[in-house]
Amino acid sequence: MARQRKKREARIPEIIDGASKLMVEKGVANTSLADIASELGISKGTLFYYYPSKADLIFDISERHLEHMTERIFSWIDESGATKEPSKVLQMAMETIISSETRGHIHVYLIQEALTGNEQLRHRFLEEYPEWARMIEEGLRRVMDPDRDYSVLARLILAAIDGFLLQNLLGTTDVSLGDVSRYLTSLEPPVSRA
Amino acid sequence: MARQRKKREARIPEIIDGASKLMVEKGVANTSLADIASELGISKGTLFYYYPSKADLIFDISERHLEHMTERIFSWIDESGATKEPSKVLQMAMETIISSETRGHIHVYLIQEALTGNEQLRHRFLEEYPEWARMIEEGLRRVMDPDRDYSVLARLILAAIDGFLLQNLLGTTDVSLGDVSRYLTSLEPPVSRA
Amino acid sequence: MARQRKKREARIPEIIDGASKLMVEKGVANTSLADIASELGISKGTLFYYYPSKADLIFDISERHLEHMTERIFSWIDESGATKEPSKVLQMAMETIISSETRGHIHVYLIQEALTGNEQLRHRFLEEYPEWARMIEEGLRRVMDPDRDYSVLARLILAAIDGFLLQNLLGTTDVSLGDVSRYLTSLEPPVSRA
Amino acid sequence: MARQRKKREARIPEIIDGASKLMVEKGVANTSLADIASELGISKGTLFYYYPSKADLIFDISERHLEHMTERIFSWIDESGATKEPSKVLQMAMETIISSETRGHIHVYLIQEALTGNEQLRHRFLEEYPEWARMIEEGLRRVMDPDRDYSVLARLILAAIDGFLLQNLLGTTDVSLGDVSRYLTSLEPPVSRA
DNA sequence: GATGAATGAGTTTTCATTCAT
DNA sequence: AATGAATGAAAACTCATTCAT
Repeated sequence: MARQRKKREARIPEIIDGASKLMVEKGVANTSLADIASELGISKGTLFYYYPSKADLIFDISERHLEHMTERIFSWIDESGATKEPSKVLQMAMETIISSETRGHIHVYLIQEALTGNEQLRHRFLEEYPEWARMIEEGLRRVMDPDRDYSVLARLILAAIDGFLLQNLLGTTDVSLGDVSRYLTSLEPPVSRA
Repeated sequence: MARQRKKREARIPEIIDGASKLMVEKGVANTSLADIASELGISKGTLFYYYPSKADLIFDISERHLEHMTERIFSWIDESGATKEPSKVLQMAMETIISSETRGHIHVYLIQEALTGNEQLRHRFLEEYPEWARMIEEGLRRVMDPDRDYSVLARLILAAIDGFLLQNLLGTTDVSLGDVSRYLTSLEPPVSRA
Repeated sequence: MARQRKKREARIPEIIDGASKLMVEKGVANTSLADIASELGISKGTLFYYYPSKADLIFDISERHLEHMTERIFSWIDESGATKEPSKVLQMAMETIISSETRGHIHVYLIQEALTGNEQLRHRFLEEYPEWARMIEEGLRRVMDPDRDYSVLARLILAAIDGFLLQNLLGTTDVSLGDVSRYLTSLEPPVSRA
Repeated sequence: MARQRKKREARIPEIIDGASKLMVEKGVANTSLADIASELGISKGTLFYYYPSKADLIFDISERHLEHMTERIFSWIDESGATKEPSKVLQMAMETIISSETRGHIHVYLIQEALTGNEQLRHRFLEEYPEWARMIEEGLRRVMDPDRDYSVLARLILAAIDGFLLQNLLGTTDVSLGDVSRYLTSLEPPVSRA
């Protein structure tokens, strides 16, 4: 009834956030456009006004998420320089991604979406993963031995983050990221850098 | 025309396999009962004769998968005893799970299902993960130092397996599980066992 | 509530007829699947059971219509042989097509569908028209001068049929197909046959 | 940004032309107001400023088209007087209507609209057709025998024009309007005029 | 004059489930 | 044991229309 008019710039983030929240709660496939609309107190028609298809909405959420991930890794590298203890630095990184409520969790749901038919999104992830791995490598060299090759470790960290994220979403509580970080940073990688 | 009559015991594994195959190809949520029925060359009605609901089918697939995972870890422990090199043993474990066509991949899709509303399944995973972690710990002690505490490493391996499974499903090709295994087994875990 | 079970062979013609009837009344685009279902007293789900999309239904209606048209022209040729007066024969042909309630009228609506985006259907018509023209030519030679070239006349007759069909659907009442037929058969086409 | 302000008299023809163009491309029913607005580079809101409803826009397009048709037939009659050969005159008339890009083609689409629910438009066509027939009759008497009754021929020509227009829109290429015109003008209509 | 934002009613489509035979 | 037929609820999507600014 009472039409609540907003500017595009105000509405879009609202939609992204509301949709992400629901998708994290119920999964991307189980979140209907009707759910999102009613969560936001708008009509399905309004949703369509901003996103002509569910795929478009997911695309936008994805792009923003991927950017966000990249930014987070970036700022992590920055902060890494200032800190002394490698394991603390790594723990910080993992916790930021794994523990954050909506923002971190959407990651897994977008991967699911990519795995179950969304080819475009799958390719985006395939593009980003190596990039993130490279960035993490760079960060590791800053806090650890700058002459060693951390490419494998970086990949391992990425995989572990995804794995712990899954376990976290499933409800596992008995894993200490601090312990894991200490383990990972006590590795002895080969000296020769690629 | 010629209705292919089979005993219950013959039909059930057929259904499990066909359904698993499709769910791995398209995801659990995107696999309809009609898809499964036509894949098997039977009618939807027949499917319901064996499984009163889609949830029941998924439940059965899950139980068999969980059993399968446990068995695999068991046999891995057995084989571990015979081998000398820890990294080889670990690599073997990871490759078995991550690379296997249907069997391994269904794991991720069942986790997805658990994450997106299937509470029963979620609890089953929550029960199994610590169990698997304990089993992996046991296996690690056999091939590495029997007096050290491998609880954190075991958790890390489990997470890494899930993480690499995801990346593998996304299509990543540039990760060497051999390298990763060598890294993980070069750790220096604390001596005092919990 | 009371499920009315029928065999496929009984249901399909019912759907074709009911759908054709509505499409003639309101046009193809203005006939919704809900309309068709309620006209037939079945659910939308049942309609989907027989035709997985509106396009499939239209395709089936079209194919049956095109066959029907061809058959009618065929039987017209047969009957032509027996009759003496050309104009009567032609009038008969035009009246059969133009005046029949549903069967004839669906023709125009299918052409509309073909004109507004249904490329597959458009090509079907493009295939059939020359074929029909050839058949009509054949029929004309039987009742008129067998040594003359009736290719242009056949095309003209086809066009006139469509044109009068349109006018008939619009509600025109003041055209005598008898008069028109007498005109068309008083032509003097060239002797040399192509 | 820079809102292009125009006078009503400048905007209306623009809308008519743009809308007609799209309706010829996709059919009246398949052309949405959003399509039209974006074709014109204006907003949907602006469209509604000029036409309070889609029906009003179609009405206006129709009126202008009907006028146009009448005008064309008028000028055809005028030109007829100057020419000697009847078949050439007729061919000219048919080609003008059938071959013109937008202007001629909109005719069929408006008939479709009339046939599928637009009663007002249907009545307009019902009014115009006899009028056009009378005009064509008049034209025929000028170039052919002024004492004969061309009422049936005029109706036939009108029907043939619609029929060939349909075939032309479907993509038929193998009909020569010259041949057809020669046929139609070689008729021997009755001497007694109604 | 012009527009961006919002809406609701209606459309096609999907699919797990039921059940008479 | 097996199945074809039927269903209803819910999903995504379309679009003419309204209206505050």
